[in-house]
Amino acid sequence: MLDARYVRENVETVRNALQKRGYEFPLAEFLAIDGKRISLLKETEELRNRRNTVSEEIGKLKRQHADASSQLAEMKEVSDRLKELDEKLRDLEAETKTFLLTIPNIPHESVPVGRDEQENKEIRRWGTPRQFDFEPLNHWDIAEPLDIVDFDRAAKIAGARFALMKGMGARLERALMNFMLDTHVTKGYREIFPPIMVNRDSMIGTGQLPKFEMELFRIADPEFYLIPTAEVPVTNIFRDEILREEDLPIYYTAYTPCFRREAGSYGKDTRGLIRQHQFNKVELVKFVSPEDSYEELEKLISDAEEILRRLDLPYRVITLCTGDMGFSSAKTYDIEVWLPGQNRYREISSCSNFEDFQSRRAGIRFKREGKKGTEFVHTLNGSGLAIGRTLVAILENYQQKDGSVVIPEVLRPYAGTDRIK
RNA sequence: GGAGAGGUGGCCGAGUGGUCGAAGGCAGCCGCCUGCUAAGCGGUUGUGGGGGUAAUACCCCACCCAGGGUUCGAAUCCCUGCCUCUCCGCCA
Repeated sequence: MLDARYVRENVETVRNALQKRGYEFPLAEFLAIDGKRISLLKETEELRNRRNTVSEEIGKLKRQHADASSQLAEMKEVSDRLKELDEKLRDLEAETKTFLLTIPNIPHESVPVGRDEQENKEIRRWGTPRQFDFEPLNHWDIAEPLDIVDFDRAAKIAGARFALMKGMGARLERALMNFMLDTHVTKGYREIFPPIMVNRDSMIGTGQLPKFEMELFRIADPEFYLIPTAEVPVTNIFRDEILREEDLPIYYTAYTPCFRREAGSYGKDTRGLIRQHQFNKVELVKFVSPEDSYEELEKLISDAEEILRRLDLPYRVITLCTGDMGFSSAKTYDIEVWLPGQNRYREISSCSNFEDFQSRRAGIRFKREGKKGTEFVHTLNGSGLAIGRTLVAILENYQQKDGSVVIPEVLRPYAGTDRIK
């Protein structure tokens, strides 16, 4: 969420910045609502002031058993008027809030301007795609003969876009999760295992709601949402709290299942493990001082890359352009892993700096030693990594001519074997 | 699922509808004092919004789980929701 006052005082800057991401900011509408709200606020505050003063007088008079009927009459009127204004004010405040909640974040100045993924900028590559002396297969053509993934039965049990992992498939899923968590913990991230169903406020806090209801699974009766990423519960750990300066930075890592509706992606990645309604992911989340957040973003992406480097999987890093960034992000790097079966790089991690966009929504503040007032922390997060897609990358990059798959060196202690056959 | 108790400032905890942003204690900070990181004394210590200032100061409004309501006036009364705890039942 953007700061209402900042928007009010920097209308043009805000509008130009949002235009870069293809978002037309309804400027006049906002200023109208906001202006009305402010003037109404002043009016009600004056009335309340009057009410407080006179009520106090009435109290005094009553204690002296004096007559207060004229004051009482006036107050009756003031009170009625206040009730009216309060109602209007409440509506306007709700309207302003909703308005602000649906405005995306302002891109950082270092973000390339562009319309869509065509204009993302590659910034580095790591590793060399392996030369195959045979035609490399898609991961599902590797997995199904090995009987480690069963899509047909998953469809019977649940439906399309679900997978049933079996034997070494299941084991590899677990091995990756442990390997990733262990690696991050060594680097100073604290391990978290959060709730994977959350309330509405949490979803608003990180920016999934109110705008993207369509992308979430919701449980109806007691109302809960299934998390689309651990970012949601982990970032909301400090919702409505004030941290101390010395608490920062805070690094968390969490493994969770993630659930996404994938509405609007019909026809995309219909086969295989790439796009599922349920998938596993290890996430990295940071709470940092504003002045450090861009440096922290570089460290974050590097910690995510570390997983791929240790698995010896070739990848590249790209900066998302203004038109391709997520709603809440000020700057996002994607890591794309090389998939020989598709002969292209595919997203496996997304690392973003949200600056104070999420912390303002969620009320995550901190207090500087010796300074008055509070500031919003900056929040960041990134996948470290998407487990299903990492498994895909391993199958495709480590496949052998005989249909077996070699297990990457670092994973062998976790997997209990050096080869799936 | 059934029965009951409760949600107050960083923590503990009091609060008769008006003088309560809220007693008291602890912790913290600043002084004083005491020759040694103990005790004592005095002061001070929340958040958000609006106004004001060069910046402080200062003024106003709101906040005692949340949202409604009653009242001239609500931390205090009423309703709803959320959360916590205890007992019984059930259960991984």
